[in-house]
Amino acid sequence: MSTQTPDSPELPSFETVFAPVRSQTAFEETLERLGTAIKLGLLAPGARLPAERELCTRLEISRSTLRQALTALAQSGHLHAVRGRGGGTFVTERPPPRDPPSRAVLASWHEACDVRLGVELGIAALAAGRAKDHELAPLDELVGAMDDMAEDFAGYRQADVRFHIGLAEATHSPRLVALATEAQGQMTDLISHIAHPPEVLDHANAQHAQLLTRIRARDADGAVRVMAEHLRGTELVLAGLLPGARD
Amino acid sequence: MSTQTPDSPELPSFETVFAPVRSQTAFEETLERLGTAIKLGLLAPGARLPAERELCTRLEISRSTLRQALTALAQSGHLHAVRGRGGGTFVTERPPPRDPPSRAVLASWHEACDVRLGVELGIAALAAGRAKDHELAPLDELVGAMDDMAEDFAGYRQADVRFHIGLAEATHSPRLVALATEAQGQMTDLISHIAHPPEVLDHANAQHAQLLTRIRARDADGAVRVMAEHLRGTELVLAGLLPGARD
DNA sequence: GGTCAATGGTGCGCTGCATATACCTTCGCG
DNA sequence: CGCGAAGGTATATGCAGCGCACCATTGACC
Repeated sequence: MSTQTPDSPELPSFETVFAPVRSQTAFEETLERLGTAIKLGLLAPGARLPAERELCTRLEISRSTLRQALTALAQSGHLHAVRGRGGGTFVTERPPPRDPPSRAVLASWHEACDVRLGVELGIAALAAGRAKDHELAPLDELVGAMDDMAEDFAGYRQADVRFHIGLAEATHSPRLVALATEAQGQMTDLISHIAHPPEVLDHANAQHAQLLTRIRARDADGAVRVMAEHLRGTELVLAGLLPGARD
Repeated sequence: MSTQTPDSPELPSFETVFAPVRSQTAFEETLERLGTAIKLGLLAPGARLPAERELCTRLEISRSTLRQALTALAQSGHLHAVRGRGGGTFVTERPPPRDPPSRAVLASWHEACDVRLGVELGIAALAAGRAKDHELAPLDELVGAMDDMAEDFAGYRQADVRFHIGLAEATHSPRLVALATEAQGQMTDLISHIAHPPEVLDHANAQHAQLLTRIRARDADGAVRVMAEHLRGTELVLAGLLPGARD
């Protein structure tokens, strides 16, 4: 009786509650986790992964499942395995060319930006309250490094990712670190095929510096404001180059 | 070679990349989705759920899996089923007593607050830019209703939930709505067993009103600031009453 | 008052993911 | 030169999820 007649306009909350439930398999999640870690440079080229038998324990999955993911990443050229004692699974030195963003990613890029906004604003606010000096020092170095990389987008982007994830770590909230990592992964998918003029990168990096200043001053509101502006920058670039601008 | 020696202190990012992979089953996710929707009042007492055969289509799961969840919720007293034509599955009129927060929830309440902070800050910022008048009007009514409910925490809380979720809907970002719903669910688990003096609720509701004012003025920074303060209020209450304060 | 259709309730077999376990192959280090 | 650490392979088992067919109940409609 209280359900609407079929095809009637439904309360928006109903759409959310009754939206499709799709559970990722362990294989899929593992593949994505390792894949983005490599693409983001969290696992540097040449780095050696823990041994399979150890890794599957950490991930709390079976070795067979882990190997499915490793094999897939090896075939796509992101990993290569070396047998025998002293061997292991290594990240490829020269990363394979990135795929252009899939249709699905392009369709929902606005959503991805929205979530990232939330995550990063929360990180800015919390980091301002909780960051310790020794956690901020490495971020200074990254800002310095990015200053010299305005011509090298790949290098810049990698430092950028480390900066944002490092900031997330300064909140001491593992969940936020995970969300930030995921968000950065999606952003990288979107922006890695886009031209970034040095002026834009310099401006963005100036905001990184401002952000650190606000955080050191324990100025949460200021940090959030700078972060919001920082993200708006990226979003404007995307809005100009990708389809489906909302307003 | 670039892996650390065993048991050496590892880079924090490694902890995130190699954190356990645990995929929720479809049954678990369904149970949680429906359960929190009921507990949050998104599915009002007495409301009728869509027929099983339709619901399992929407959720994109099999009827067997759906029924596992429905059966569990029926046994816990949240739902009751009526057979025959014109029957269906209904939300219990008098909700069963809430369980006290589980140990796991209590252990990670700080994390939950952190994520909620991010989500809600993002919502505040985006709603200020995107909310339409007709989406804000119902929120005015909720604020008015909450004004009269400072003595009735259950009623107040339900309006509160609707307010925050309504705000999320004003961002037009389904993903944010889902995250907000999840966050509200976790908050409800935490605060429903806590005494809330009327003054606290009145103060919180005044912030709701301010929030709407800022949003109408398209003042994103202001909205974010009010929201941050609003959430800090809840967090302070929790910090005083729950174990494991961080700093 | 009888029929029928919409609803929840039940059972069964199939498929595929994930696990656990054991064993093989390679190859550097001592 | 052999031990041990690493990747590579094979197989059996469990179980979640699916799809389907069918039963039982009961109000609505003629």
